[in-house]
Amino acid sequence: MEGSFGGYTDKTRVLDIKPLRTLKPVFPSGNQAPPFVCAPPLGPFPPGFTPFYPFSSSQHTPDLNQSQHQPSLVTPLRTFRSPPPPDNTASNGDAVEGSTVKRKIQRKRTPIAQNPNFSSGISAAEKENGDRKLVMSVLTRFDALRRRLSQLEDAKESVTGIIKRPDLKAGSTCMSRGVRTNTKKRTGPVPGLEIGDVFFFRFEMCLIGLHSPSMAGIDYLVVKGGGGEAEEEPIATSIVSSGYYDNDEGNPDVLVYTGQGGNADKDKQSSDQKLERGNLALEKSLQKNSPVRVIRGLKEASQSAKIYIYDGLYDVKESWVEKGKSGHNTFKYKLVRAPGQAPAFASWTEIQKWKKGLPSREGMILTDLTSGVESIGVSLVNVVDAENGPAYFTYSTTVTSFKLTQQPSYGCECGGACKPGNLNCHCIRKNGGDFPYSGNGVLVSRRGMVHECSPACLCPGCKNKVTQMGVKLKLEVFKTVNRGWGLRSWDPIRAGSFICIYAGEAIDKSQMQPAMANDDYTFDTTRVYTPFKWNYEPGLADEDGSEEMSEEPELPLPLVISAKNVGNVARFMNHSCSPNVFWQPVSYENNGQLFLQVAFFAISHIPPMTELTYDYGVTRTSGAQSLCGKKKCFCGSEFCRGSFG
DNA sequence: GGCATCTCAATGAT
DNA sequence: CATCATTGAGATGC
Repeated sequence: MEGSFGGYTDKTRVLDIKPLRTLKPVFPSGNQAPPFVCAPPLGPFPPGFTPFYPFSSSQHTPDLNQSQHQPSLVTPLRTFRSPPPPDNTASNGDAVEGSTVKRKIQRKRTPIAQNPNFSSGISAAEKENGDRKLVMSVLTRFDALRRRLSQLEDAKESVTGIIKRPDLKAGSTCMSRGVRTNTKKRTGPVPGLEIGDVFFFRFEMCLIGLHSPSMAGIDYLVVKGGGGEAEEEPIATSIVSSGYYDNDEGNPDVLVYTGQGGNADKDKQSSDQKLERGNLALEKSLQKNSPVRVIRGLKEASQSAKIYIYDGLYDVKESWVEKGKSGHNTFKYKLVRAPGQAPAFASWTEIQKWKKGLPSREGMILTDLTSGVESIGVSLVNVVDAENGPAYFTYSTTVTSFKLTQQPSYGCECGGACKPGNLNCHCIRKNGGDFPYSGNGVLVSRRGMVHECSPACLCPGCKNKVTQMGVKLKLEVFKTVNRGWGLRSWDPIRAGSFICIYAGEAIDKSQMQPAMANDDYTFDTTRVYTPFKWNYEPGLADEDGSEEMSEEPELPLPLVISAKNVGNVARFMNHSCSPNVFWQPVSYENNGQLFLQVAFFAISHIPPMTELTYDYGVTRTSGAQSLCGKKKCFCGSEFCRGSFG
């Protein structure tokens, strides 16, 4: 029933191609030699992400019968701690569909209704000690659920007074269902965590064992004293610096941290901080020279989002007591970053300076290679060799549209923003009743096609036009060591964020000229792409009765885009077998034309200055094993296939 | 539109 | 096993 929504399946509707617009020529800007710089770039940030297939064993929520005869490498766990509440769904006498009010009250008492068929697929050992793959998998599963809960929340009629915290709901669900790792507390490094990793929610750090308290800023471990049983003392494992107070303008490797407690309570009474709990733990860490993980909480001026950067290990060097604003005693701890660690927070502060232009980015060849076509300039940088830019091309943010020969399209007539579930809205209906993006423009789920609202739609301020609004990130084209030019971002990128489309000259593959087939600047949607799971698991979110949705791209025609002569930043994105970006078909109609886009979104949170890569896929003709016509892959991933193309 | 204020949260230690 | 201490992030208000 949903299959008929698209309406593009009839290929005869689409015929000729319209000429390009918004063209602007681009460099070479001149013959000035690029600055010769021997120093390595500020990075590298941690290498890319490993692929993960957390749900590879089953496509659907397993039922009990299946799990019997489906051998799994991982012993399925009983992930529920408590039996399902007696009077929740089981009581047949009561109405199955209680009012929403009733449901809310019930959910308060029993936060997570357990689905006995659900298994996190994470073994007891893996829960205690994780690795990179697990960490990434847990983060992806959490965020997929969070986005889905957010989407469901957005769909509800707004009820005043109800606090929406999809992050807490998703986090709590993952916690109770065993979608977590590194539960064994420890000082020092955490397996699978890399310095420079970024987070957008406190709960993410709880789930992967970086910092377990959901609110408190100091995490600590209680160690038994050597001999006596009663002898227990805390030692700090990690702290989250909120970044609100003194960020010590000068040295990014030094942090002065305020102890906990003493804050105003309900009656607005402040008090002296006491040397207990976290404060005592930090004191002990100082005495014992025990390293403390530091997570820097940052608030960017440009983006309103707060982020957290894992900045590695610090040592507590000093502690003292100070009178706080209210005149009460507060503890202060001076922490100094252990030497020899890859820069993370320091890079971030450096990037903030580049944004202000003081000092300017080293190795900068052009501040904006798009010559103003993109609203945010794309810098061109080389700190590797003497090459002063890629070959000439014309910068354009658009892709050729296709002319619709039948059924001139009409925009929706929503008046305000399009509402999820409103099947009177053409655009929502095409998306199967969903609003594809959450309020801040993050893609909720991968799907065969995302249908955006068009300029003709009567929905002012509608958020369903994400890819039409252009690039919102500060991007940089840079020379890589062994893979030519590449693309990366100065800004941290949240999972699901739109990055850019693949702009260029689009054609139907049946009209493709042979020369395009193996061109470095061709995007061919008909290639074979490694499938992967990104969306939420319906079995994890209890009250959600939705079906598993296909994540595979579905296009109305075999689209091929050439960016050889005309293109945007996407043409610089390199291949990786462990990519951090995926492509998603997006379309909208306007003035009898079909705009068919290949849009790129972040798979996971991406730290600043990490190269952006996607899976180039494999041509259908070149067999899986054949290396004929393929390019050697330098992605460096642990899971590298060795070649691509 | 951005900033300040208000509110309700989940967890682990006790 | 219940209570407590902790502070984020969304909503609301200005």
